[in-house]
This record gives sequence, structure tokens and C-alpha cells, in this order.
Amino acid sequence: MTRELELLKYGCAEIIPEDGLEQKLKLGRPLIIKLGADPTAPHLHLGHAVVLKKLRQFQDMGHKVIFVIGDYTAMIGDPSGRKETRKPLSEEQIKDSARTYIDQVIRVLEPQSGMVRFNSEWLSKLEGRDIVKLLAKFTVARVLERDDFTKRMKAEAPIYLHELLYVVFQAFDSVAIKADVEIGGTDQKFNFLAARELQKEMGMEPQVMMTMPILPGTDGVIKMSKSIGNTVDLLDEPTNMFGKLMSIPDSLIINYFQYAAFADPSIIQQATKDFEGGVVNPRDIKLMMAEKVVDIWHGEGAGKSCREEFLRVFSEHSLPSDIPDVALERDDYPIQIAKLLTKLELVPSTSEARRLVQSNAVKFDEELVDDPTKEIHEPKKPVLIKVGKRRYVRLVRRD
RNA sequence: GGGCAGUUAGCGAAGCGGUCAAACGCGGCAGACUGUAAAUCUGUUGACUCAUGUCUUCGGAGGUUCGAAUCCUUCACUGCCCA
Repeated sequence: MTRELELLKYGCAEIIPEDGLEQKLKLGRPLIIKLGADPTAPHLHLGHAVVLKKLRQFQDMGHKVIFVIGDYTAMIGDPSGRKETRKPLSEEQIKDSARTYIDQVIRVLEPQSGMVRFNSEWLSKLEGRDIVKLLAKFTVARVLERDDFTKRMKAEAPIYLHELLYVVFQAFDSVAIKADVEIGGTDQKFNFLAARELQKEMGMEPQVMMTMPILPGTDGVIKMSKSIGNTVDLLDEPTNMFGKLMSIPDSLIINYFQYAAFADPSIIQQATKDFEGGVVNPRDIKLMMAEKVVDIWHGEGAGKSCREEFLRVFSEHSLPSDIPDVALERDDYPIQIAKLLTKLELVPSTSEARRLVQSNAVKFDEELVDDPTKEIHEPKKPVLIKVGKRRYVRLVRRD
């Protein structure tokens, strides 16, 4: 029991109440662990994985995870960390993303019966009077207290009434599924606390809440988020995943060791020592981290080949091994270089292509291209086209 | 219901009749340097055009003017104050 407790607590940012988890475990029955999810982001990333891994630990100890998909609350959107109102989603979008969501979640979680629930199941049944009763349990001051709203008010940005309801509905989810424990990022603290209060109000034993640290994105500044585009996705191709991991700032390496690579404490300690000691090149520590992460999502050994490929391409400046072949129709030739790049979807527009050529970013067979308007004919031999540091394509003859 | 302020490119923010595809900062992209790190320096950052240049863009619509992001009318949205 003590070891289980220790394991479960490991890596958590905060557990409220402090001894709550221990009490719950003492009940000796499978606990209901809640994970709420907006069906808005069909691409799960390493930030989500932090929480999913923790859930998996619970599963492995015989507890029951319930994944609450907020199809109903998606009409509102979680205001957490938002500086503006979310746009409501269509029913179809919700269904689609829910499906993709599940597909990805089972890469970490063991599928269990009744694991996935949609909150429209109970929320859509609430009638006006039920909602009024629910709302009567919260005060305006309490709800407005949340940081995100304070900030918006300061910025004189709008806050709509329906956004205030989010926290209430979300809390009701916990009541509906009788959650014992709820897990999520630290940014969910406010929501989780409200759930505890509502459960108490409704004569239920309040859930224990466990918050996990928010994984910063590859830019190292803001949390990993799809809308910012700084994510490493669970479904990323191995090479791509490896590359993204190598581009994180040094200051994040240790963080990623723990929350992306889920390394053992002893390894993390060693890495920290190496990093702070300055004896080892931080890049090498990063390589190790990236290798571990790729192994997790693409199988043992995948990381190693990515590492080799990476070193080959970026240290030895050799070519990557998987350059795609492309061919144009005969009629497309002759074609100006700038237009060719656009056609091959290496750049978004001809103007952009022209700019890149002018700033020495385009090479054909390792030769700098300097005239974007130069016309080229269908190549007899394959031509290696390189744009910037990492966009490669091989132009071949159409058969 | 009344009064006032505001809506400009990914974001923040200037511009207040022509020299505005629109200052500046951030962010993005590329180059140099490097470890696909950080810092720094340089260039670039609406689209189309070989080019002169053309087209679309300053909340929406309409108008005044040779000419509007800039003036007028109207609509929409937001914030603040008063009730």
C-alpha cells in the first residue's frame, strides 16, 4: 500500500487534500478516476501524456478510469487559460474529435468497459429548474475569482454568462460519475475545487484532486498547445518527433526527462548532475531524452535509429534517408523555380518561394539557387531540392 | 435607457485626406554563428508578376472626394461610467 501510494504521488504537482489519496486507497475498492476532456483537440501530445500515464498507473493497480468527453460542455468551452471566448463547435466536429481522441488514448490506457462517457448523457437531461438549483450553489464572486476572468476584466475583454456555467457543469460531471479522484493539469485546479464543493453540497464524499505539471511546449515558453503549434504529438512520425524534441531549449531538458520520458528518478538525478556540472554537452543529454521519448511511442529501438539518423543528417551533414520522390506532369515543364517550389508544396506561395531563394535558402543538388525566375525542364536525373534546413524533396522524371 | 471610448496585418500598437501594403515591438521564416539549444548579428514577413506594375487588405455596408485606414451616414460588436 505504501509503495503504491508513493508511486501514485510521484510526479504530481499537488494533491488536495494532502492525505486524501491515502484515505481513498484505504477503502480497498476500485476507485473511480475521472479524466475530463474537451473534444476540441484531436491531436494528443506529450502534454496530455503526462496525465494519461498517471491514469495508467491507477489502472494497473486495479482502479477504474472514466474518461469524460465534454461533448455537452464543448458548447461552452473551458475558459481555463483563455484570454478570449471560445467558438462553439458543431455536433459533427465533436463526434469526429471524440473518436480520434479515443483512438489515441488507448495507446496509453487499457480499454475498460464503460471507460468512455459523454457528459451530454447527464447534462442534457438537466432541466431549467435543475440548472437553477445547481447555480444556486455557487456565488458570483467565487466564480469570477478565477484568474482567467480577472485577467480578461483587466484587459476589458468580454466574459459571457455561459462561460460562467462551465465550471458548474464540469463539477456536475464529477457528481454524475461519482468520481473518487480527478486528475488533470495544474490549470484545472479551480475547476476541480469546484467539483469537490459541489459533491460535498450534494452529500457525497468529495473527490481527491491530483494535478500534474503542465509540460511546456517546444518553444519553452508557453504550455504545449495545439493552437500555438508547439506540440510534440503522440502520432508524430519518429524522426519528426525526435527532431522536435531536439529543438527544445536546454532549460527544459530535465523537465522533459521526467514528464515526457518518464525516466526513473536515478536517471533524472544523473542527468541533472551532468547538466549542471557542465561537463557533458547538454546536447548529448538531450539526445538521450529524445531517444527515450521516441522509444515510448514507437517501440524499443525506434529512438536509437532516430538518433543515428539525426546525427547523420545534422552533425555529419549527410542526407536524410527518407527523402520523398516527387514528379510533375510533363505539361508543367518548363517551370520557374519559384513556381516549382510552390507546386511541390515546399512553400505556401510563390512570393514566399522567391523570398527564400533570395535569402540563400534553396539548393538544387547542393548548389545554391539564386534566380527564382529561372526556368527548368523535366530532369533527366533526379534533382535533390533542399529548402531551409529540413525540407528535402527529390524531383524525378515522370514514368 | 443615457453618456463616453473603442474595433488596424498572427498578437500588441502607431497612423487620423495623397509620400500607406500601412511606423514600431513581439512572434514567424531564412542566412551567419552553433549543439535543429540559448544569446547575438543580418535579411525578410498580403497575393500575383521576369519586370514596370496590378489586385485584395485597416469591423460590415453605403457615401463625399481626382484620391479615404484617415471625412460623413448607417449597421454590427466590445469596454467604461450613469440609471
